[in-house]
Amino acid sequence: MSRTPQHDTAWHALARAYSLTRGALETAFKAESLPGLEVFEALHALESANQDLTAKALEDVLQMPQYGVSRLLDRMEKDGLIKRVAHKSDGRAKLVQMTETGRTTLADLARTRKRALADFFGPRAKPGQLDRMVDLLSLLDTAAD
Amino acid sequence: MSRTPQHDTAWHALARAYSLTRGALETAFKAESLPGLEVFEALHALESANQDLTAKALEDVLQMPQYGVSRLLDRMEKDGLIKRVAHKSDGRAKLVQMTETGRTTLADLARTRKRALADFFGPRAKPGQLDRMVDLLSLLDTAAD
DNA sequence: TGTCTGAATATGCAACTGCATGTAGAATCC
DNA sequence: GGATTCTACATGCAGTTGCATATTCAGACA
Repeated sequence: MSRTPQHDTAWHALARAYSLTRGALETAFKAESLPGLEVFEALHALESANQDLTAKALEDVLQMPQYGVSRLLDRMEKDGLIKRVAHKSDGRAKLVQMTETGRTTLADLARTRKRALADFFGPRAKPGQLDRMVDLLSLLDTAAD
Repeated sequence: MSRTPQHDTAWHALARAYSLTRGALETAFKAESLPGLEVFEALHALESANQDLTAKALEDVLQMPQYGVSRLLDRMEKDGLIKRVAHKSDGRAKLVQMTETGRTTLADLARTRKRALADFFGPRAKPGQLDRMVDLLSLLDTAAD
């Protein structure tokens, strides 16, 4: 009855692909009793930065709402993955510091994640296809030039 | 430091593209004080079926957990979009029936959604690129043949 | 310095989700 | 046809999210 093929199909394909991939990741984490994707992203951001970050900086990197970061850090702190320490020159800010537990957990998460992605993508798409997919998906990143 | 380009990049591109597109849709719905994506999917499934569906059938179509459907229907019923009526031959099942309000809301949602998708995809990708993207994303649907 | 605007973070509350379990009716099997 | 098992759906509870607002400090400025 309705006439909306193109964009409709694209959205459905995108949503389904995302759901399947994310599902594969979360399932893999859960199978090893590890924290979820968000915790990985946060720990990974901290490691990549090679320095302690403020919550605001994490907010920018993770593209997550302010209160989302605040509460994610609450949980991570409770689980001993990070510590919040005072910022030297700015009394409002807190620096997020990865703990030793955080480091080992990140290592576990990274390993599991890498394997899960390989298990998922490997049998389904060839490298060239993935490259092309990334190119096309990246078109959506910004408005037309 | 780490060596994981391929799959890692693919996952990031996928997650970002999904997030942007979904954001565009939800923003458009919100701007018109309409219900969210899930409600659209449910109403759309009911319309497409051309008949009342059981919650179980919706569960299959929407690929959503059983309790998710149950509660989605709670809200939709409270908002007058659907009614749950007894199933004639199966005392356990309930048939989900779209109301008049449901129909008009679906029309609003469909229109807004179509426009939002056009506004989003239109300036960013050409039809051929979307087609190719769909093909590639569809590779992830099932394991290798 | 006192005041005012803005930035960084936290939090109360309502809504939503996942997980496990409950309830009621159907189906099967003897 | 009565007990057992299965299926459809609902729900209590704990954890999570969105939204709005509060809190604390920085910076600018009169």
